Amino acid sequence: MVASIEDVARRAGVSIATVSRALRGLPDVAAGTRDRVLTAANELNYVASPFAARLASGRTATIGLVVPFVNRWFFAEVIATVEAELRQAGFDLLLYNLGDEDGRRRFFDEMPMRKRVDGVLVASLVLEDAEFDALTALHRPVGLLGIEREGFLSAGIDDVAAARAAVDHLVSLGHRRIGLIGGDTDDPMRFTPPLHRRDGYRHSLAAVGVEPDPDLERLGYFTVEGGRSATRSFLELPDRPTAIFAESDEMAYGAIREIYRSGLVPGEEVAVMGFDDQPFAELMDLSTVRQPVGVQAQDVTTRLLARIAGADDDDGDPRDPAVVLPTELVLRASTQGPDGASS
Amino acid sequence: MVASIEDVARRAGVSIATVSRALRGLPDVAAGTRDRVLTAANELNYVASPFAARLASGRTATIGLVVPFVNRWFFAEVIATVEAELRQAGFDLLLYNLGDEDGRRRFFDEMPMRKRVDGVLVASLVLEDAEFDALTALHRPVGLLGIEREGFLSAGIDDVAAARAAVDHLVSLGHRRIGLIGGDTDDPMRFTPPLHRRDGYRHSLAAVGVEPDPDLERLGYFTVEGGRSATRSFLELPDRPTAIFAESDEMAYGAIREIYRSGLVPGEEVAVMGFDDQPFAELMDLSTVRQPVGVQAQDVTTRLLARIAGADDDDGDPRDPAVVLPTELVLRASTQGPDGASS
DNA sequence: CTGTTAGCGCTTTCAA
DNA sequence: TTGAAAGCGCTAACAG
Repeated sequence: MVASIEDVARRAGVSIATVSRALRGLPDVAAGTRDRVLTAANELNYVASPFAARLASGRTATIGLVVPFVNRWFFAEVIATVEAELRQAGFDLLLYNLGDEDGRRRFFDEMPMRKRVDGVLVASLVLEDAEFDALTALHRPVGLLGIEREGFLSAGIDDVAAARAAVDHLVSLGHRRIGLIGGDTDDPMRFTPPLHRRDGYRHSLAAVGVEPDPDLERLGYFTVEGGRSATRSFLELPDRPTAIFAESDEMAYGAIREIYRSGLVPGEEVAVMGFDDQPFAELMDLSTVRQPVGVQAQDVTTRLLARIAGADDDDGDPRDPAVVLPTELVLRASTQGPDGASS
Repeated sequence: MVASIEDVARRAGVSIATVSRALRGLPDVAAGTRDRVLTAANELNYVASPFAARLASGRTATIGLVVPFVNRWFFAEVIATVEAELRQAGFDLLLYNLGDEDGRRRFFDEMPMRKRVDGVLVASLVLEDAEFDALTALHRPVGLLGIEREGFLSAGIDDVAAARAAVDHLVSLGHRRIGLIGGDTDDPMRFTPPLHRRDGYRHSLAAVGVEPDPDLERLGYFTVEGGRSATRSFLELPDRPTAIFAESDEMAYGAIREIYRSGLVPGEEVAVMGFDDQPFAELMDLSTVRQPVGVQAQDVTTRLLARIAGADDDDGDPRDPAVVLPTELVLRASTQGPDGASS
């Protein structure tokens, strides 16, 4: 029913080997022959069966992308970018969404991408050694996003420095009591960011001689609601913070809402700084740290593909640089006081 | 290096056919034999090569999911749900993100999923006949999300009725001048919802004898910013609307912000109704129409898989019902006036 | 219940 | 520059 390579060969009057060569653009095919093959293929509306090709060649032209969530801004952005990059290179994207701790365990147990990808991309998970081992056992190049590890390709930002710059800005505004809304560093999904961003926050305060105050460090679980309740507890403090640094924009939105709800004005009575610069940040007049998600994703993807195209000695190459991309402080009304008038 | 079916056969002391049967759980394998095979496979850490299996069997155990965007709530939700459902069934998910009109054209031109999926899921695109034809030419079952078409599996909501119910509520509150913020019905990505939701809006008004007023129907392009500027233009009207119905929550967020910005209070001076009930809606105290995205996605996925597992006469079956799932009006402060006190 | 034997539709030597 | 032929690692009759 649907054309196979033999049909094309017959129609073009050549052997199937020649069809294969011509269609894949290999050298050593006479121009005329190639044209005839291409024409025949076109007329028959032929495309090679990827599975037959994969079986015969060992190359899958497929990348597995592992994310902990798909419905969060960062990861959605990553997926979109990687997909576009792969499509362009003629690669397929097999998506693996961990979802929860259970899904994560199943994933690393079964390694469902065994024997079906040429390379792997893992986004923003703090992996355990056993999990890294599972990836290594794939014997395929692995790219990391937002994590670094010797022997793996990676791209990311300097979370510590970025957080530090953000908090430094609050400090420069005169704030000294600065609340931190963070992710759970023991979170089952174990993101990388919480650890680093908290460090940046603490460094910044330490630099001006402020001791860490447990009352001022709350969990927000990277959700709006979490940001809200953390903020509520801050505002109930006898000596409430004058500024809040949230490790993600979403938590910052929650902070802003809660501040309004208490009859205060964000940026006026309480400054708020987020992290990410998601599209909503502008809507919320939120000062935040902009990180180039698309660039990070594109960067590892490109290098991963190059790696696959290149050597076949793919068991990890310590020379692969961990690319660190710059972030940028975006200042809006939430850290500007009266006239920046937010909401 | 990595075990093949022969290694397992040798170790278990059976033929490769028996290994194949045992591992796939086919009947007619003696319990003892099966155990030995399973053990051997385990010891060798064996998994079948999916490509060899696909080539031999013709089944790919893969579904192609086509979405216009990944970084919008609805689609992210769909992706996550479908992924989970497929994983559980042992299917792979090949993701195709159209991105823009160009990507869309390329996609339907090249049909990159030819010969690589057992079934297709298409989310919320108004497809042209030629595009439907391209899908049909795949000769695989196709499931639609948020669209209906004779001969295709589908699940969705009744957008007209849902929008109508939403606007009816505003009407019941006494509103007669109700602004509509809609999607572009000529949008290159051609969503289904804008057409239907606008109809629901118009029906509702017509039912109380209100003529459509072009000044009160604005495009919001399904973005926050679009909702904002549409609202701005409403508020500048000499006879401004007392309520706004946005065809998506995101546009409604923009409306709420813009209303605040003009010194008015949403729900008090201007009521706002959204559509979707995204997680942010609660944060924004937005009244909205809740639609069960996960349920819709799960529903088509399940039926698509059943269809694949069942008959091989897969060229479209007119008997497949288009499942319509219920929506629900969620009322919050944005339509409640003074005491529901929002923001 | 189990083994034998053809393929599945390509890619890739190797020869010509 | 091209063709013949041997697989790639499975599944699926068919026999027994």
